[in-house]
Amino acid sequence: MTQIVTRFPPSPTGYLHIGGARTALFNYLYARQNGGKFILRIEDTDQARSTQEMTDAIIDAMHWLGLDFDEGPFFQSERGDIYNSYVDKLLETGGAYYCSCTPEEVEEMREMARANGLKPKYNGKCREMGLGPGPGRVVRFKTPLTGKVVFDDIIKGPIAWDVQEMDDFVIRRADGSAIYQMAVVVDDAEMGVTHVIRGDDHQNNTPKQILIYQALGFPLPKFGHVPMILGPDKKKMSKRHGATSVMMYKDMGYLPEAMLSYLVRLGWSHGDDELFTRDELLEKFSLEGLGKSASVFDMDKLNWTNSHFIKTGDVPRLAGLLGEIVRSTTQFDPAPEYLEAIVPLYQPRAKTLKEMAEQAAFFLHDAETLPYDGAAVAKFLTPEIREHLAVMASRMEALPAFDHKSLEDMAAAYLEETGLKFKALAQPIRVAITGTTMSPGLFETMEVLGRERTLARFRKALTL
RNA sequence: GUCCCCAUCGUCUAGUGGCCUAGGACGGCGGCCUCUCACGCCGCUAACAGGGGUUCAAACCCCCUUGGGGACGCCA
Repeated sequence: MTQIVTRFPPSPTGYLHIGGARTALFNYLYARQNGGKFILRIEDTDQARSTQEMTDAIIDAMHWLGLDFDEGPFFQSERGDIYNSYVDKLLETGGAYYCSCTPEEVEEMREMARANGLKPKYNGKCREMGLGPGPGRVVRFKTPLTGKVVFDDIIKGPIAWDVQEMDDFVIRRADGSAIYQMAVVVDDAEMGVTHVIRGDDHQNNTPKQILIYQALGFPLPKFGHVPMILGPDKKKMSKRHGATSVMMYKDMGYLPEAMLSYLVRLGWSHGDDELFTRDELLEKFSLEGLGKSASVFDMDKLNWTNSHFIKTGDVPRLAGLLGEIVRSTTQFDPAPEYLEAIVPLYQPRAKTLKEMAEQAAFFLHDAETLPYDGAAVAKFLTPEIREHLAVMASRMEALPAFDHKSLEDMAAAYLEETGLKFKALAQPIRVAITGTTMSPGLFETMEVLGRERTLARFRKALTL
C-alpha cells in the first residue's frame, strides 16, 4: 500500500482563517494517523495579491495550532517552469491549444450564452485553428466534447459532471504563467498527494482537474470536499462576523488545543464525544465521521471548550501564557511564581486567558493604585464594619502562618467571639482586598496575595 | 440564468429501515451547593423543512417542491 500524502495549500493573500485551519487539521490528522505525509504548499501564483508577510503569518498560525508539516513550504511561484513543461506537453499531444481571443471577446461570448439562458462559456473559437504561440495568446485546455466526469467524493459520495458544463478553460496566461488548475494538478501529482481534502468551494474545480490528470496520464488521487463554516447568520464567514483569523483567537486568550478540539467538532463527530485532546484526535479521527452539511461557528461552544482546557491545563504553562497577555496589555510584569499561584484560582472561572488577566488584575496592583469600586465601598465598608476589619487586620499581622487554613480559622474564631455571621463580613473583606465585589474564595485570595499585600490593602481600605 | 452540493432541537451533532414516544453537547430557563463571582451537580426547554411514493415498518431508501450554500475568471 502506498503512503498516504495530504496537503494544505493556502494562498498567501490573507491570514489563516477558521475554515482553512479546520481543513488543514483534517489533512494533518489523516496523514498523521496513517503514518503518511502532510505537505504545506503556498499557492502564490497570483503574484499581485500574494505577500511574504501573509506566508509567514499562515505558518505562524499553523505552528501555534501544532499542525506541523513534513514537507514544504513549497512555493508555486518557484515552480513555473515545471507547470509550463506540462502545458507544453499538453500542447504537443493535442490536449491544449493556443487561443488568440481577447478577454473582451471572451466576455462577449459569455454574455451571449447568458442571454440564451445557458451557462457562460468560452465558445471554442480557436479550438481547431492550429494557432501557434504569439503575443496575447493564452493556452486553453481542450475539454472533451461529450461524456461525463464521475468521481467518488470521500465525504459526499458519487458526483457526476457533464463535460458540456465546462468550457475550454485557460491553463496558461498570455504572460506565460500557468493558472491554478494546472498548478494544483501538477503539484499534487508530482508531490504524490493521495488524498485531496479541501473546501467545498473547490468541488466545482474537481472535474476540470480530473480532466487534466487524465490528459497528463497522472494517477487520480481521492477527493474529499468538506462543507464550509458559516457565520451566526448562516452566511459565509467574513470579516463582519468578527474574528475569522486564527491568530485573533490566540490574542483573545484561546488555547490552541481548545481551537483544535472545537474546530474538529465542526463538521466531524465521533459518537457523543465532545472534547478531544490532540492524542485522542490522532486516535479517533476518521474520514467517515465527516459530515456533509455546512456548520455555523458558535462562540458559546468555543468558550465552553476553551474553559474546559483552561480548567484542565498545566498551571505553569497557563501562567506563562497569562504573563504574556499581562505584559502586552498592562504595565505589570509579575513574577512567574506569583502567576502560578493566581492561575489555579481562575481555572474554574475564566473562559479565556484574556478574561483571566482582566479578572485577576487586582492581584497585580499595589494598594495605592488599586482601583476601588466606590459604590461597593459605600455599601460594605460601613463605620461599624471598619472596626471589625481593623481588629482582624491586627490579628492577621500576628498569624504564625499566612495560609488560607490559618486565615479561615482566625476568621472563624473572630466570628465566634463577636457572634457575627460570616456573610456580614465576607463582602466587606472582599471589597477591602480586591476593590470589587467579585473574586475567588476570600482566604485563597488572601493567601496568594500574601501577608504584606493583604495588610496594605486593609490599611488602604480603612482610609477610604 | 445554468450546473453542482446540502437539509434532525436556536447552534454543533448521534442516528445508516424496526432498539426513536429521536440520544448527547453548547446555549437558555429553573433548582441545589455557596463568603461574592464562577465551578460542579440535578431538572426542564427544543428538532426529523413540506409533499408524494417504496415497505408489514421510514429521521433513515426514491421522486418532487421549498430553502440554503457553492461554482460558472488570463483569482486561488
